[in-house]
Amino acid sequence: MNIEQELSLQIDQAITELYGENPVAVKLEKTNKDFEGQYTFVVFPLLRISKKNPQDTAAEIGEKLLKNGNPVVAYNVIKGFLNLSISDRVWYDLLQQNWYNTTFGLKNKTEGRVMVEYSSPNTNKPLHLGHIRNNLLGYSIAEIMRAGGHEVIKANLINDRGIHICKSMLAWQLFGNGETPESSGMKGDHLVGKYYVAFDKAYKAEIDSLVAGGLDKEEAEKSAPILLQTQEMLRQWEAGNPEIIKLWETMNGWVYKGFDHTYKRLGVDFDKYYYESNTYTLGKDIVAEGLEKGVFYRKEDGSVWIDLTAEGLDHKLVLRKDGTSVYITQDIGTADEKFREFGAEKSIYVVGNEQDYHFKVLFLIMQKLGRSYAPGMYHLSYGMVDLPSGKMKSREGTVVDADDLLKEMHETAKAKTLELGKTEGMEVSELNNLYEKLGLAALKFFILKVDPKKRMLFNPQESIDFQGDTGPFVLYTYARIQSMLKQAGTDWQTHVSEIEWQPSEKETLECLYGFPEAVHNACRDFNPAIIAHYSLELAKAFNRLYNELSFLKETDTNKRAARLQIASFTANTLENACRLLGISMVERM
RNA sequence: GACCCCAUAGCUCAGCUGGAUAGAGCAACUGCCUUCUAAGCAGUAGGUCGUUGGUUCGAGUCCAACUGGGGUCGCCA
Repeated sequence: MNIEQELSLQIDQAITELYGENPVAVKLEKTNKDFEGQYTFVVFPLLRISKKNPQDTAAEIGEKLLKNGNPVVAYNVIKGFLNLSISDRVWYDLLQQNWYNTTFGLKNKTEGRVMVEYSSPNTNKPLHLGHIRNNLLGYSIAEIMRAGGHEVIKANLINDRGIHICKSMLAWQLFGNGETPESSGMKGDHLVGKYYVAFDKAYKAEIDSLVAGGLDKEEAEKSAPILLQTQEMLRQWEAGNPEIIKLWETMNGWVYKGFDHTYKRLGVDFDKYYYESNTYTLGKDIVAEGLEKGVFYRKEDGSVWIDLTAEGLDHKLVLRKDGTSVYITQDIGTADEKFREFGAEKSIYVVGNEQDYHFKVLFLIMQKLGRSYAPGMYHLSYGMVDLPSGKMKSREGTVVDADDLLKEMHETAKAKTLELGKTEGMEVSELNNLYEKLGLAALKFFILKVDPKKRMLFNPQESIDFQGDTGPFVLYTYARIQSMLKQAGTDWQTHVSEIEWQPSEKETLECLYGFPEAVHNACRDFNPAIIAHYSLELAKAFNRLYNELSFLKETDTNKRAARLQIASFTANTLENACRLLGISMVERM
């Protein structure tokens, strides 16, 4: 039982003894910084049954708790707020039990299987900053679910077919002169992306000349020859034209090689890949099943629909009149497929908020079809990353390219490190490793500290910070501890006797105590930002302690050992928190 | 037009699901390195929590309307 539970129980008993039946669940809060105590109980809701003023009510309860003696050692009352001070013993026990614990706050596998689908790129262009947000969120939420005791399967559903893929292919055929990643020295995904942009340019030029020839714009957009060519290419691709398929395989191969490189550098990975070229036929049999069950209905033209007006939504097409699938048909089929293969009780889709409606519909459909896993489906909907100029558009080349940004972060980290000049004697490979980790930490933290559902602004003119509430700040705190522990010998790794804590020590221990709860909340809300903010709080608390009290120079050996144990405990916990964010530590910086 | 998100310091963000005097970081200003890593610490200044009502002991938080920003309403994915 943790402290909150113990306190709640005691308060509940006190209320029952004083006033009879307690009608409301006890809710504890953390005491504000300006007041004495660690936990606060608000008594206003009790006034009706206590029939006394707030002060007296709070005092009566406080008195009862104090008499219990454990864990409350003092209380004070301000208006209707009962502030409780917890025994130093609690923090002492916490430290004794966990200063060496490298898995503090991480649960064992007890919670069932979860699938996290994220990344889901198109194979016609390289990854950009929007994809980075998706990948970092997906990876982090997978780690967080794992820390919450779940077994996690990471999946990537690759969008490798469709008209947009044909655009890159056609442009390459028309303008490419046989160019390959090898011949051009370009990364495969960038090469293919180049032709996606080239297509758009050619397409717009054709539209312009058609409009100049007297066609109206809408007409021109539909009848541009290059567009008709891509549509023909798609038909041939689907008909199995071996030449087209070969081209598709070749160009997709280039893209995958490029993606692998970027994924690796970002530090994300997957247990399972799905390809839309394989899954796009799935779901048709389920549509038939739904027709039989009366979940769907067929129109005269043969198309199949679902009526969601009772749920406040609209009618939605699930199968075209020619019997071919649409986007949601595939997702229906893939959901079943995933469950058949992995039996995950929860399935998290990390997809941008522009698809909120789509997933609302999808989950409703699976529910109406009676799928047991439907209640466990969750759309982790995140906001777009905007530039000061507005939305990023690959076609128009107004994107922050993922590879460019990663490179830039590395360079900035390098410049910053050299400026500070604290890395004397480090090998070149070691240094490069350090720059890379620092750059990634800055980038990942920058993105993950923001609530996923909020859209965020990225200004390429201003580089991402390395000071203040940042990844490097957390790494710095860790490196500082490591440096200290390296000089500390081993005699502190022993049993310390109970001591009276200084305020900054107590604050750090309190903060450490909160890590399991932070993990729990992050898990509950599917929100890595909770972990990011936690790690900042812990790092700040420790740095305050570091500046206020001595560690290595403390002459009282018992205090010295206790403090170094706090340092070790903090380092372990920072490392665990960072792991949940996909950030790896540095021993020196 | 309908529906869904968002709005807190000059900027970027917190605010633990209704509690005390709304908090951090950046930018600005002031201190602290002959002492365990100054990518740090302490401090000053900066706010009508978009607006107006409502709910109650209490509202940044819940409800309604409005304003502004974004998104979705394809037999595209």
